[in-house]
Amino acid sequence: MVRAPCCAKMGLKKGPWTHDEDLILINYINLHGHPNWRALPKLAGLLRCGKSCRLRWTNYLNPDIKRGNFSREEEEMIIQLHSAMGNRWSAIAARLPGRTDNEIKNVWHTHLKKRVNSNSNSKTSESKEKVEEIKEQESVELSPFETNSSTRTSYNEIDSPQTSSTYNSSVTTSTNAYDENLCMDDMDLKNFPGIDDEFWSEIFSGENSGELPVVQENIGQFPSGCGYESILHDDMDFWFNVFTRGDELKQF
DNA sequence: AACATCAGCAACCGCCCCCGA
DNA sequence: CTCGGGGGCGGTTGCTGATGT
Repeated sequence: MVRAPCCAKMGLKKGPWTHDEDLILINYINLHGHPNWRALPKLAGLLRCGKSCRLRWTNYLNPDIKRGNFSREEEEMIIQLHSAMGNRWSAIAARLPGRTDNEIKNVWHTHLKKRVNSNSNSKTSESKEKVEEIKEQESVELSPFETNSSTRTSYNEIDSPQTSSTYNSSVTTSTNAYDENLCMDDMDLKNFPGIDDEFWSEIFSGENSGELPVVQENIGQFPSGCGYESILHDDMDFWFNVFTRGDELKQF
């Protein structure tokens, strides 16, 4: 069975995400969670495939993500985990709070692989011990019913609760909580520590004011409290219109 | 200053697994 | 039990900025 690529639909945008798209995605997920990634872009008014949205969220927009350079400790951790687990990036990411599998994969290929290769001959007994320790932990964590070929999912379920996927699932499962309880306190920018201040300042500064009229006009109302939700619904209407009009245009 | 090369990283692609109908 | 949809994972690509010539 061969499934068509998720972006095979004509008219879906590919490539780098814009600030506007990021904002739409963040707004939508904060309001509704992401119970269904495939349906999300259409509901949110994005001309993207669901997969692309999921990737953008988990690798970049998720507030749990710690951005910036990897510390020496983190790098050492990755090296040790990699020697114990191999290329199981999601499993490695699960042990590094705030880091995504994609990010770790990139760091590995760009920095750490070379370093490990150059140090491969001079591996200390200490580091070997740590690798063995991790391997041991692995075998303990895996349930007795699971073999070494256990699925990725089962591994991740056992793994650290601090992962970004945990956040994702909490958003997904607590959609109602978001809908019912969302107010400015929840939407405080402090809840997005992982995203650069620059990112927010660019969005909120009015730099895109011409492109995002509705959003920009209402930004100033955020501190007033729970009016935010209705504002965002208005935004959704706006973008939904954009999207549906886009559909109309495609017919020509 | 202009061009070439390299490095870093965001994003895409295709495959696999899980789960519900 | 089977099938298909959805989500997740790892590998790879390609763009962009930095550095070297």
